[in-house]
Amino acid sequence: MNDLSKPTIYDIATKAAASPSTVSAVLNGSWKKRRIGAETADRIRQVARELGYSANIQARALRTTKSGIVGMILPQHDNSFFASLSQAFTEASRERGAMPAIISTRRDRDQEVDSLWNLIGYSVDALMIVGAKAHDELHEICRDANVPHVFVDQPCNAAPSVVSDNAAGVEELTLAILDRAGAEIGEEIYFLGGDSHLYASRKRIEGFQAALRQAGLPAIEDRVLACGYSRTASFYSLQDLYGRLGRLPKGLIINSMGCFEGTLEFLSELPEQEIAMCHFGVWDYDPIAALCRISMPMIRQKAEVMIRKAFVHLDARDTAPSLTKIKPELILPRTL
Amino acid sequence: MNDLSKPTIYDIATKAAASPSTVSAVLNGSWKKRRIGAETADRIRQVARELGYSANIQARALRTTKSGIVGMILPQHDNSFFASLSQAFTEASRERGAMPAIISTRRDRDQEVDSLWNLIGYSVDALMIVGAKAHDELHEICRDANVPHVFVDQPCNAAPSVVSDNAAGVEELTLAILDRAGAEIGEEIYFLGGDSHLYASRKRIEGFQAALRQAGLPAIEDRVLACGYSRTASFYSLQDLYGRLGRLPKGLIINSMGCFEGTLEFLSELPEQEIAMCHFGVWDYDPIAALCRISMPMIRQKAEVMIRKAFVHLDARDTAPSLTKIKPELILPRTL
DNA sequence: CTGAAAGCGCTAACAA
DNA sequence: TTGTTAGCGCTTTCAG
Repeated sequence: MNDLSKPTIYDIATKAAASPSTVSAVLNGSWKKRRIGAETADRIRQVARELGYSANIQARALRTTKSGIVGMILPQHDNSFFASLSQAFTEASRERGAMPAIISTRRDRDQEVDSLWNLIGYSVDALMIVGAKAHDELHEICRDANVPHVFVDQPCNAAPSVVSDNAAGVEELTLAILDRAGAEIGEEIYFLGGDSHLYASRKRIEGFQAALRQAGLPAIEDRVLACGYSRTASFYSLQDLYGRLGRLPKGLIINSMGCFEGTLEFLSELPEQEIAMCHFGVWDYDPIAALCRISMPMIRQKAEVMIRKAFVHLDARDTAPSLTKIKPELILPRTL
Repeated sequence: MNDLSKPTIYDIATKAAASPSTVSAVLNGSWKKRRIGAETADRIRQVARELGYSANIQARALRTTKSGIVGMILPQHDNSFFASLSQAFTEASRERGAMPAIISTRRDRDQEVDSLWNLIGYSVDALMIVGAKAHDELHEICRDANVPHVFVDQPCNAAPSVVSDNAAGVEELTLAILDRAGAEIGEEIYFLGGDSHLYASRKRIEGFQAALRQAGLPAIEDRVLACGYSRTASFYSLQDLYGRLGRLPKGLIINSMGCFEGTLEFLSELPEQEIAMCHFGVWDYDPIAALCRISMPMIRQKAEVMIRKAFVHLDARDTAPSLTKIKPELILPRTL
């Protein structure tokens, strides 16, 4: 064994006076069938520990055509819903003894397809596809490559899919608002945000309209402001509505945290009592979006700068100790 | 070539009437040195496309001892700072043509070590270790296994590390508070949250005290409430302080969003004018933590349930189309 | 300019 | 109960 490289089963075999196959059997738990002597097994495990052995999974994968990798393709990490999915996925993978490979693809078709091919190159054992744009194409590639796969959030109608019950959720939310607001709300309730080309948005809008119907209100089309998921779009959309009405509506269902940010941004310019006249409901949960009307400075750490710096070290094969400090940014409040 | 399994360079070689080595050279860009005929190259690429070829990266890795995988070990995905790191890491990996493997380990020593061995088994080319508890041990393992690695957030003093400038950041934050509050604040400013066993917390506390010193205030020890990073701990810690003072302090620096949640939770029981008497500052940024004092219901999608369901499909090797809907949870506001 | 052949570390028949 | 051996798909000398 070369000092620089990892020990192999052959190294162990020689040191433990056994054969490679015995070592292999002992070390990968597949030794039920082989009925190996307890002493031999112990001896082998002992040597393995001494040598700091860990199996070369690539080699095993090549042999068995099972990589032990489970993949997940998702739009972004920095979104609390997707982040929860990643977290849960990682834990589930661990329970199964598999290694998670989570790739975010920015809702970009090409990145989705590229990443999929990449994962196939690694012979992923299974794949979870979250919120994908190119769902059909991804499905076909998986099918042809024989990769078990399942869609989450954005379903594919040619494969197993798991989604939130968007319609029922929004319906319940809308009814709760109507209930709290009472008769005063009249017909003046709006739905803000989302993209009607996307499955989830469409379903949520359906739920919104179902609730109106159920409350005996007319499902007027222009009560839906599907301006997209971005913060700025919903800011302007709400601003526009405010302009048309001359004030806030009586009720507002907001589709996603991003849109809620835009909403808050717009509200921040309004007097308290005006805000109190409107009943809000939001799709998506955020612990901070609780009671918070405090003006304060905040610190934002520079994630990308730090990563960039870190990669410089990796690229340079740096091995010497060092400590790079990145100054975080001070974000002052709108002096209000 | 077996219909069920991926095509290999041998399949291409036969179809293109060339040798495996030529195919290999053409397909992996290493054909500068080989001076291959343009027609042969084209022919090979053509066949490869027809067959839907994608290289078996495991095999290549076995041969070259370079897996193309870059690993990242981090505490959790569902935290906005870590999520930003993951996102940035993924993008940086893509630029380098590498495949990111991001493993979250819940700040658990054993999980950290396990995951590291796992990654080593996959012959990771490089590793980024974020916020690790067992930093020294991880470093030693990496060193012995010859894996280039770098620490982020929690430094290791025996390897390259990148961290935020915790002290400078908190110092600036604290001074901003003192500045805004003016003389009235007296000595009544507190630091809430964090774990003084952790590098980052210690540095932030240092920054806090440096600011006090600079402002000519005594750095009284018990102004630091290092109750940990959890929401509930900071809730109780603040509750306790409130009890002792009979009211809120004049200034409060809050160490992390989790602690800010606890703070908000406590504040929600206080009258508006009391809250207005205290000046707040928070380490970590959250867009929602802007101006928000609206009581409203919210929807929380059931991430774990969905993942569990999805894995049932994977486990069962399901391939038939289906659509499982998981009802999200309606979270009603504290009726206030 | 191209092909033959060895071998990366492991598993799984098949022998012994 | 254990050892021998033939590959998994790819890269890479070394010959042609």
